[in-house]
Amino acid sequence: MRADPAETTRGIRLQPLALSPTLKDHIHDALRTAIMAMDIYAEGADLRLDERDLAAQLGVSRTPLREALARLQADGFVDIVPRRGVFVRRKSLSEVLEMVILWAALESMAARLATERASDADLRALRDFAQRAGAGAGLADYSDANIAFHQRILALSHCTLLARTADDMFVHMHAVRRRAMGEGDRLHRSRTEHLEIVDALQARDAARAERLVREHTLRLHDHIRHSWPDPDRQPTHKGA
Amino acid sequence: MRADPAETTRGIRLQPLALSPTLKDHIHDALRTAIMAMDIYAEGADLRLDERDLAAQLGVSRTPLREALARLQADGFVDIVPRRGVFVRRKSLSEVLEMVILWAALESMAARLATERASDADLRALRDFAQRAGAGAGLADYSDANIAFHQRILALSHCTLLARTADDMFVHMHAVRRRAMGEGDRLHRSRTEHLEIVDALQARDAARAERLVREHTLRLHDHIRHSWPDPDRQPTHKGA
DNA sequence: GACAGGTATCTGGTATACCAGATACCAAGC
DNA sequence: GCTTGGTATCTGGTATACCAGATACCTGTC
Repeated sequence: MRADPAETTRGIRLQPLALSPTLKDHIHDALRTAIMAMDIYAEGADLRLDERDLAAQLGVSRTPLREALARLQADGFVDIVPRRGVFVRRKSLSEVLEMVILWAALESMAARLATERASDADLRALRDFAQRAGAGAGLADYSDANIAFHQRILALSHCTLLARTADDMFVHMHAVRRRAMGEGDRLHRSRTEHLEIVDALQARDAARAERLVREHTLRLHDHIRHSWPDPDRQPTHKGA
Repeated sequence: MRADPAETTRGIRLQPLALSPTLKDHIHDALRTAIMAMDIYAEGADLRLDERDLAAQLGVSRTPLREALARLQADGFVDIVPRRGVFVRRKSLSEVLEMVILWAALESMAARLATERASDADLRALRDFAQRAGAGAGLADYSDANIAFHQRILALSHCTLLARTADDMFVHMHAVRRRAMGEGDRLHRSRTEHLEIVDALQARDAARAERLVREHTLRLHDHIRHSWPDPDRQPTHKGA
């Protein structure tokens, strides 16, 4: 047992600077961000990612890049086809709908937990947030605020696994939202429903909170199903 | 546009034999299986995995092995610490409890969907299965049959994302069950509750099915919380 | 004898070279 | 002119070599 260095040092005290030193992680983040920024649903979008090209752009070798790509594949962002290429994966309508169902499952449970675990102060803050939201107007603003509201509920469940699982899914939704969400009508109703959810949470009514969250999210499910632009276009790697 | 090869071939018709040719996938499976077989909660268990050693054992180079390890890290099975080593990750009590909560969230939603989507024949088969279960006696048999029952419900939701997410979690639970599950008492009550769940599904009662599944799974949650052997042992890589 | 500093060595991180399957193009034969 | 087989080339898959941080051990000094 060695004495802790901090105890033997006299006049200076430093943080352990825990930035991830591995390229793999940085590359993973960079690629995920880049993919989210791509308009992968555009007509002639090239979904192809060239390993050597990416490595050259990032200034790294292929090895850490490939580990990042492997992780993106596990995350469901890309398909890696041996001797064919790496392709950004487009979500089909059914996949998006399933994500929303997953979302509803996670968040309705989170709402249930939040009625037991969230503090009164947290719920008041949530109410404030829900009332302020939507003031920004723009669609992107609305979408961001909307997701932020739901993430707050997830956080109030104090179940990090629920929140993390939902976060992974929100990232996927982000790429889709410009394609699937677009009605201004939903904005106002959404805000009303958010406030009703907060009502249920503050009333500590687990069953009602769960139900309202579920119904709210499943309404998005139906909305997407009906407004999905090009029905049943299941993208492949080929071309058509 | 080239004609489909199958149309031009006359007398013979072959399956496209789609076995994954990549070592990475095989290694990933092999390691996951090996980790699940390990008794990672034993006292002096060496959680250390040596890349070079594993590569030698598997007869492959480090490169595909590392990609598999990166994926296992993303899956939450191992921690990779730069210049320190790869360590099998032990789940803490709170992590296990959160997994059970996630499970409850997923499966209660699945039950709800199943009341709408499952066929009568499927539900009859599920009832048969629930009635046969437990006959095998052994704890491992019970645990396997128990998980199989729940996986069937997930499958009946016809939401593959729900089922897949739950599957990932069941794999983690597998490593834990010998440590957390062990009461024979729960066996009989469990079987009764399973049959009640099937009742609700066959009655197409979404609310009741959802509630029964949730309560059933959260009972396991409480059971684990109370029977967890060594409270609050948060394993680290060091030693203690 | 206890401790600081040096150093051998072990580990994962990265870069590079080479391999093999898959395509697409092209030319020879029908 | 169409088909068919060969082949150049592109792509990811794999193996290997080397790099740098982290440990643990050893040794010289106080």
